[in-house]
Amino acid sequence: MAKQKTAIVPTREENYPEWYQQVVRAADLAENSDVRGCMVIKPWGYAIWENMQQVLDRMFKDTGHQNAYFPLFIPKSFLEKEAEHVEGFAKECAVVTHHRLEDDGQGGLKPAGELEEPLIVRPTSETIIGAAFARWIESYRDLPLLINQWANVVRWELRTRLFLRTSEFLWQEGHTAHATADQAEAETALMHDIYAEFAEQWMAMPVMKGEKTQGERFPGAVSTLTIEAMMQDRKALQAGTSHFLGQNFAKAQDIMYLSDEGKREHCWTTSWGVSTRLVGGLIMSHADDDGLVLPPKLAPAHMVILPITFKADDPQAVLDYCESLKDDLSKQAYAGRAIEVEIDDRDLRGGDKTWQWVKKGAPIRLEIGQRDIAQDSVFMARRDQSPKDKQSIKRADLIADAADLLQSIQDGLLEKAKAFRAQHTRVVNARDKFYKFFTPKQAEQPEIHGGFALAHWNGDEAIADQVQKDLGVTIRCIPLEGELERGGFGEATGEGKCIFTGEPSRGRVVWAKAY
RNA sequence: CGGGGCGUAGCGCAGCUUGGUAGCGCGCCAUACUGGGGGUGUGGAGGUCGCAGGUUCAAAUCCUGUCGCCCCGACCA
Repeated sequence: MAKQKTAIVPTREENYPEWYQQVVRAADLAENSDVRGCMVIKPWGYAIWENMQQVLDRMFKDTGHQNAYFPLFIPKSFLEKEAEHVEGFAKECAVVTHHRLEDDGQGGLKPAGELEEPLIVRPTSETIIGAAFARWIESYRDLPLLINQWANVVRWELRTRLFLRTSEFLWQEGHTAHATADQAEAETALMHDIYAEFAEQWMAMPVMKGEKTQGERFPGAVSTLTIEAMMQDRKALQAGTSHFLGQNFAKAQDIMYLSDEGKREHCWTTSWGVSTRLVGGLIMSHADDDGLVLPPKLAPAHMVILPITFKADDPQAVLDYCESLKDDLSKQAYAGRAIEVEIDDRDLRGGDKTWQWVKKGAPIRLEIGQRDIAQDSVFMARRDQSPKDKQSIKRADLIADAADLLQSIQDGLLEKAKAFRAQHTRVVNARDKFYKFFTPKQAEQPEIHGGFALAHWNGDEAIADQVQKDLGVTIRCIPLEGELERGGFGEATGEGKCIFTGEPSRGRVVWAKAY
């Protein structure tokens, strides 16, 4: 039997990285720009990010945070204040050394006006925001200080991939200061929870909540909490992090307050962020060999209407019918916003147009022609079903059931992603089985293999380093208490013995290849 | 920075070994027939072959240099 024709070539199975790039292109989400490593986010891709922003922003504000904005440039000396932080970011920063361009006499331009102190394009803003905090905070009455900023940052990555890793990316970074360690840790945990809720309830992307090992921690942090998702190539994607910074930055930057006992104390600070990388995670969680599949809650358009006007006795009547349906659907709400309907009346051939929307991942497509109008019904196709599964549905039923319909697609995506993760997560109790799990059968052209391995580890970083060297596998996180049960891996809880040394282990950690 | 590859039309590529004034597919424009799974025909627009030198009567093709990009590795949200 001939292979089913797919809208995306190659398929995931054939060449996953190439498939990813083709999905991004076919869905018209983004493209490489003229600047190395930087992307142009196109309207359909940016609209997804805007929806993410809107939901997250609401969640942040509902938990007492306020937005502010800090400079793009950071004085070099600021970045040098916290030792580990310097170490962690120094190698990947863009540096501004001049502030003017002059005619070079050969039709070109040359930098002029050297700066006294170089400016760093922010790779993250702990230091410059910390400096502001130091000015703003005087008394315990000023605490907690809960600030978030939506911004772009630059990390000069050596290898980039659209959305997943670009030299410049968009994100939000929360920065907070507290009077006690407990409060700061509670904040770190709260934001971690919010990220997990967003990933699962809005992106339909199941995540493992856990703590990073020392080797994987944010430079300068005391502890880092992370959410880790499994992509369809079974690699892990770090989708959001929340850092407890202890008093490290407060001490480096004199962020202090006067306590109610009249003593000057250092604050305890946190930072947390998610980025446009989430769009990459969304793609790799749900897209299939026909292109993008969008969870309805974040889809720029919930439904697309394709008017079938050729050969109609009265094309305008068909368009009018579509407009009226759109109006009625727009009066329905789903997940906190009006149902958004796009009418695509471009003069394109039907099949072509249909496939464009399949590739863009629109949750529901509606085809409406004269025949349907006569029966006061529409022809509906769901993106979570095969493109050929179309069904006629009464106009009134569609309007009444619209929200439920979208929710069922949303739920289905989460369930499917959970099942996929469960299928490729293994409880591993022996070193050889661990190595076998992460070794492809075809060494030349590795097939999609591996997944999450839940295995005991004695806590020795040297062993983790060796495993990374051997297999390219790292510890994604140490699951939080109760997290394995929550994910459906209850049998993996409890103490045991390190599979590499036989030494005691307090619990299994999650191992995987990572993005 | 180490290893590999590539720069020819908007995109994807062929042509280069055996030099002779540039070609294919998709896309784009017009038009006709079509039309609820990516249709077909006809007629068009569009490139001087990354850049700079050199060899030659003649260079996309040979030589030298140079710039850029991609993939694998090290580094990373």
